[in-house]
Amino acid sequence: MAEIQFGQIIGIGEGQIFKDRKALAAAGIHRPLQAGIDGNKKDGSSSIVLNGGYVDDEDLGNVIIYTGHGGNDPNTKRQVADQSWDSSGNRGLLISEMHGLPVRITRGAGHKSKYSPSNGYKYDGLYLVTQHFYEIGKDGFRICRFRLEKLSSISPLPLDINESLESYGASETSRIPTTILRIARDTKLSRKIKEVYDYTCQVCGIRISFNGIGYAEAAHIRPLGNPHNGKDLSNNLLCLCPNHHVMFDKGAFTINEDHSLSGVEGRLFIKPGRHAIDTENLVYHNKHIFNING
DNA sequence: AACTTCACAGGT
DNA sequence: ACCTGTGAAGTT
Repeated sequence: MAEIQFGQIIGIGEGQIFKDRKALAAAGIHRPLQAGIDGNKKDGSSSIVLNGGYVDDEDLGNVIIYTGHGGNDPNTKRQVADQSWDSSGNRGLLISEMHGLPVRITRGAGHKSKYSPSNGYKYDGLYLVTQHFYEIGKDGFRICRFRLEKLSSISPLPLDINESLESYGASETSRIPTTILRIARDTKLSRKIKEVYDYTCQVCGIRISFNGIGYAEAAHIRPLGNPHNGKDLSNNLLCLCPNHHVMFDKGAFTINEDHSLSGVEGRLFIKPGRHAIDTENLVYHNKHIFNING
């Protein structure tokens, strides 16, 4: 059993067509030959297929409302039982949502929408799981649902706001900015630092979770890129809750060399032996980012 | 080793 | 188009 692979598969481009599920699996896009979700309870889910298997699925292009596994009669394709968050694929999608992992999307010809191919299976790139919710489906049983949004469509620049809301399938105006803010790009390093702290904020100790799956953000102390040119190293990273991430980035508080805090109460928690911070990065934040006027 | 799964081919 | 049976790969 090959380890589950997240993100882009080298050599496979968006729009590429595969003859059948066997070809999809051989390409490394989606390993199971029947299951719609490729994932497990520990690492998350890395890929889904839309092929008309579940009556409640909605495909809006850049936004997909996907139905989890379970309770489905494969002959009638109708729901005959309640679904649960604990089946492997569903829990995997929750992990992908909470940890910001990308999910590959493939549309099959069996799924009738204007985005599906006329035959075979079409790989359509990377999406993020941005919401999960529970509702009663068309057949009267509770279903686990996931909202997925195409990664390239989550633009940091607001397009024409009136038009973009419609095309995103979003009705609440506050959604887009929050999504952009919260979804930090997942890298090996950011995942590692979050795992070291088990998704617990180093400033306030809060651990945001759903069904035990934690949510946290990896924050750079000295920002990356121009003009700060901080380094993407663990000695320049913190594991924070969203509030303290924003507060830190905006200079509402800072961390002193002795790890005491200015601007908020308390003291930075550091896991002994598992994480070390470069003091120079703290000095930089203190000097250039922290609001000296309080 | 059993179980689940948004396949697939072959029949009518 | 509908119903079968057979199936492989991954997870637990």
